[in-house]
Amino acid sequence: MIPEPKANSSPLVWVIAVPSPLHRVFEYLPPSAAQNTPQPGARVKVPFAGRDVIGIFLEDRRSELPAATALKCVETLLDDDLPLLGSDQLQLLRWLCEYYLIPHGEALQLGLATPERKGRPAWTAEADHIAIRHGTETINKIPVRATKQRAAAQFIGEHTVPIASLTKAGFSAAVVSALIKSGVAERKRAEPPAYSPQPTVNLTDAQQGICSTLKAQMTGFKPHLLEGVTGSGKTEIYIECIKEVIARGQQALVIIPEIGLTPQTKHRFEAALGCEVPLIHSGLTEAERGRTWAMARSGAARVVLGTRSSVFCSFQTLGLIVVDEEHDPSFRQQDHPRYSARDVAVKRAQICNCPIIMGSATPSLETLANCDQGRYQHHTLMQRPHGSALPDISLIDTRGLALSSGLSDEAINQIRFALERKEQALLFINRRGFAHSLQCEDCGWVAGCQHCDSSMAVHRTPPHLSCHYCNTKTSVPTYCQQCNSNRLSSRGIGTEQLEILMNRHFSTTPVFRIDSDNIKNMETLSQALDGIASAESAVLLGTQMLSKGHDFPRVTCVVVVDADSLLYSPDFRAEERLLQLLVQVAGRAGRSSLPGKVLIQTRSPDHSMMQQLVERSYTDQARALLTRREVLRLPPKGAMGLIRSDSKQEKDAIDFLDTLREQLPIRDEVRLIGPMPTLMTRRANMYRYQIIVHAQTRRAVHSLLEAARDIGSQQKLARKVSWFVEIDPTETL
DNA sequence: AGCACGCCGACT
DNA sequence: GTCGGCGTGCTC
Repeated sequence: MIPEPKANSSPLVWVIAVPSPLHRVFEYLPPSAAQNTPQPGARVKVPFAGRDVIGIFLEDRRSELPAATALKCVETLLDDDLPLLGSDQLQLLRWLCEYYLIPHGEALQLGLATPERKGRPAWTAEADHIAIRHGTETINKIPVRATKQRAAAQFIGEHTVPIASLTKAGFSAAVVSALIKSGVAERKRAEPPAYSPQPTVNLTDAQQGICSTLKAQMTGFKPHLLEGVTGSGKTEIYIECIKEVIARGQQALVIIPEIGLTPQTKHRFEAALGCEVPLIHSGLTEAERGRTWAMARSGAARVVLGTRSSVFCSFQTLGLIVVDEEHDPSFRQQDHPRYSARDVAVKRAQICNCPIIMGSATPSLETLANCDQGRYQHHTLMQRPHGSALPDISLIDTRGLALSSGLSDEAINQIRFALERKEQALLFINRRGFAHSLQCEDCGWVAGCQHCDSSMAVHRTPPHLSCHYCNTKTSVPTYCQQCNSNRLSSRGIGTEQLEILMNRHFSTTPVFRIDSDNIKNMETLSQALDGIASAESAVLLGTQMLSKGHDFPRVTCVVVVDADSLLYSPDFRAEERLLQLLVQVAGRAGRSSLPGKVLIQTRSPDHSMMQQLVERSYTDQARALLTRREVLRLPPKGAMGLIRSDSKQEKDAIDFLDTLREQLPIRDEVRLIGPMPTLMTRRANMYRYQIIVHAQTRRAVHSLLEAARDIGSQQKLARKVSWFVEIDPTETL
C-alpha cells in the first residue's frame, strides 16, 4: 500500500533518472499497483515528454516540488527482485555524472547492457549446454536408424557440453533438437567454470619482490603504479595478484586500451589461470557481450577482460582492478559521454574498497604526480628477465641525406642485417596512405579537402585522394587546379609507399603492413599477427597500431621513419606523447633473448628530447617534463577545463562562446582563454571554437564549468551549435 | 534528445 | 481549404 500522505505534507514520490540530456532527476508517483519500494538501481518504465522511457529508480522521498506540479505515475517496475545496477555501480555512475558534468540519464545507461537499456529482461546465463538425461543407458532408446543422433549422444557421453561444440563437430542443429525433443538429452546451463591455475612461473627476484609486496595488500582500496620497462614481465605480476584475489572468492577486472590486444591477452590469462576469461569490447555481438555481463553479474566469471567501457560492468564482488598501459590515450572516451576509463577505474576501486594496479612502461605524468604525492604506491621493474638487454637507441640525422622513400641508407642496411640474421625489422611511421599530400611543383598549390582545413592524403591502392579527418575521397587530379601545370608531386612518406620500397628492396621477405586501411577488423589483425609469428625474417611496418603492447619476439631492429612530425606540436602534452610513443615503439625490439637496435630518423637531432631519448631513462625525462609543467602551472600541476562549440555557421560557434563568456561569473582564481579557433578550425564543414579554463585547483575549474553548463544550456544558440564542457581535457588544440 | 505545439508555404 | 516544413519550449 502507498502510505496516504498526511495533510499538508507532500506526496511520497520515486526519484527517477531518465535518459535525457537534462541535468536533473524527475519525481514520479509510485505505480498504481501498490508495491514495495524497489531497490535503488531498479529499472522502471515511465511516461516522459509524451513517450515511454526506461528510467532508473534512485530513492523515494517526500516530493520537493511545489504542490501544484502535476506528477505522473510510474507505469511499471521492471526489476522487482534484484536491481540491475549494483549499489557500487550506482554510486560510481552518480559520481561520474557529477565529476564529468554529464546528465544522470546518460551516465546510468553505461551500467547496463544495450538490450537492458531498452527494457528487455536482464541477461541471464543461458542454457546453451546439453547433457544426456538419466545416465548413458538412455542412449539405447534412440531409434537404431538415427545414426547421427546416436553418434551425437556418444559424443556427449556423461558430460555437459556446449551445444556449439556439437555443431563444430559436424552435428546439425536438427540432430540436436531431435535429441532434446525425444527427451534423451536436455538443455543445461554451463557448469560453474573450471578454475585450475598453473603453478607460478619462474619469477625474477625483482618480480618476486613486487609480487609479495602487492599480494600482502590485496585488501582495501590501494592504488599502485607498476612501472616496468617493456618486456619486464608486468603481466606475470598481474596474474599472481589475480590468483590471490580469486582464491578469496573475489573477481578481477582487467582493462586494456585496444580491442586489437584482446585475443592475445585473453589467451595468456586463460592459459595461466585455467579459467574462461570473458571479454567486453565494442567488436563483440550483442549476445556475446550480454553473456559476459551475465557471467560477471552472477559471479561465474572470475576475471573479465575489456576495453574502457568494461569499467562500468556489474560484478558480484570485485576484488581487484588492473589497468594495463595506463598512459594510453585511448582510455579517454572522446564523447557520449567524455570520461577517462583509467580515472573512473580508480574511483571504482575506491568504491569497491579494493586495490587497483596501473601498469605501464611509460606512466602518464598524472599518475607519476599521484605517486609523488603519496596517493599511489610506486613499484618499479627496470630489468628484463632472462638477461635480455634493453635496446640500443641511436639517432640518424637525416639533414642533407639522400633518402629513398624516407629511409636513409643506414636504416636500410640495418634492416638488411636483421633480415640476413633471420630476424625481423619493424618500421614505424605515423601516417597511412602513400603520401601526406599532393603539391604542384610550379605554383605550390596543395590538394586540400573541400570540407576541412587540411590537405588530402595520396593513396595508391586504389589510387585516390583521401581526407583523414572527414574521410572524403576524390580522384587524383592530373593538373594543378590553380595553374594547370601537370607537374604534381607527392610530399611526405606514408605506409603504402614504404611497403612498396620494402618489397622492392627485400623481394623474398614477407612484408606486413599494419594500418587501419589494411587491418579492418580483429580477424585481419590476428591473421597478420599469426603470419608475423610464424615467419622467420619479415618486415613489419605500420602506424600506432603496431606500437601498442604486441609482443614480436623476432624483432631486433626498429626504425622510427620520421620522428619530427610529432615534435613541434603546440599541444602542451605533445612531448609527453612523443616520448611515450618512441619509448613504446623502441620497446618492441629485442624482447626475447635477441638483442635489439633502434634507429630514430630526425632532422632535429639536437632537440633536447631527441638527445635525452638516447641518454636518459623514461623516468628521468618524465620528471623533467613534470618540472616544466610545475613552472607553467599546467596539469597535473594545475587544473584545466574546456568549453567547446561546433557549428556549420562559423558565426554561431563564436557568438555562442562570446555570450557565454560574458555571463560567466568572474573569479580571481580562474583564468579564461578565448573564445578562440581550434588549430584545425574547420573539420567536416563544422567550425570549432573553444574557451580554455585554467585554475590552481580542480575544484575551481569544476565550479566554473558547472556554471558554464547551466548558463550555456539556457542560451538561444545552444540548440543550433553542438557544444560541451569538459574537465581535465586531453585534447586542447 | 525527442516530442508537441504553432505558425507560414505549395499541394490534392 | 489542409498537409507538413522546422523554430520554440518543455519534459516530473
